[in-house]
Amino acid sequence: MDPADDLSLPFLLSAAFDSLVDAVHARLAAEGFPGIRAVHGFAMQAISAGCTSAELGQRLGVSKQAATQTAKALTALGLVERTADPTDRRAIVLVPTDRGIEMLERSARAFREEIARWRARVGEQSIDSLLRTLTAVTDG
Amino acid sequence: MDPADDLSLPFLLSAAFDSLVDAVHARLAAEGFPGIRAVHGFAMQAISAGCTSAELGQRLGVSKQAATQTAKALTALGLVERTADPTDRRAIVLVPTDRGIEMLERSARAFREEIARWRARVGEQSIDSLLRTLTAVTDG
DNA sequence: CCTTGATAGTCAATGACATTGACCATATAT
DNA sequence: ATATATGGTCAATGTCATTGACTATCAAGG
Repeated sequence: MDPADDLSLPFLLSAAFDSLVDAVHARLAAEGFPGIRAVHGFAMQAISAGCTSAELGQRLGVSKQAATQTAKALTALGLVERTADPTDRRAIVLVPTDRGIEMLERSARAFREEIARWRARVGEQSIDSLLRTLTAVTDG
Repeated sequence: MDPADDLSLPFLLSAAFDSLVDAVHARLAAEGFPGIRAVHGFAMQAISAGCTSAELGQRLGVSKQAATQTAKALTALGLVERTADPTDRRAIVLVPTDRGIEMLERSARAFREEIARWRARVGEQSIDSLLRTLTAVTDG
C-alpha cells in the first residue's frame, strides 16, 4: 500500500494516538504512576477543575454509569476524591487529590516532551499544520 | 484551552479517528452491512489476501487468541471463511467471502469519499501534509 | 402545599474486546 | 528420533462500555 494512500489514514491516526499515549504511560509508570490507562488521562483532564459524574460522562461522550466506573478507578488509584456539593445534596463532586494534580502535571509534561520529539523529527511546521488540520476537521 | 495547544493532540487524533470511522460505519450499515466495528474493518483489510489467525494477530498487534475471536465474529457476519491450508495441516486460512469482498470495496469507497470531504473542507495540501506527517511520526 | 418531571447517583446484567495460561496437533531442524 | 517452534483451541479473567430499573433530591406550576 502506498504509504500516503488515503486509505491508510485511519490506521495512521490510530497508530499515532497509540504511539503518543503508550510513550506517556510508560513514562508515568516509571515516575510512580503505574496502571494509568488512556481513558484515565482524558478523565483526569476533564475532572481537573472538579465536576460530577454526569458532567464527566458528557465531557467524555459516555454514559454517566461509565463515567462513574472510571471515577471509581481513579479514586482507587488515589487520584480523585469524592466531595459533597453544598448546593445540591444529590450531587457528588469529583476533585483531583494532590497526587492527582501531580499526575496531571507529569502527564502534561510527558505529552509536551513527546510531541517536542515529534517536532524535532518531522519539523515544527508539520506538527503545527497537523494540529490546525485536525482541529478544522473535527470541529464539525 | 488553545485549540492548537500541543496537549490537545491526543484528543484531536482520537476525535478525528472516531469521526472518520463512525461516518464509514454509518454508511456501511445503511448499505446492508450493519454491526461492523472498528476492529472488523482493520481485520478485513489485514485478511484481504488471506492469512491465518496467528498472522492476523501479528498484523493487528494483538494475541492470536484475540485474532481468533475477531475472525469468529467476521465468520458469523458472513464476511470470512475458514479454509484448509494444503501445505500445513495445522493451519486454517481465513479468506474473505464474496460478501466480505463487497464489504471491503464499499468500506474503501466510503473512507475515500469521507476523506475527500475533508479535503474539500480544509484543502488538499493540508490532508497531504497530514498523511506525510503521520507516516513519518509512526514509522519509528 | 403538593404533584410532576427532570436530574444525580446506584445496582445489576450484559456485551465487545482484549489478556494470560494451559493444552494438543503438526512442522521443522539437528 | 528427539527437541523446539508454531498453529489452534479452551477457559478464566480484566477493562471499558452499554441498557434498564431503581432511589433521592431538586425545581416548577397548579
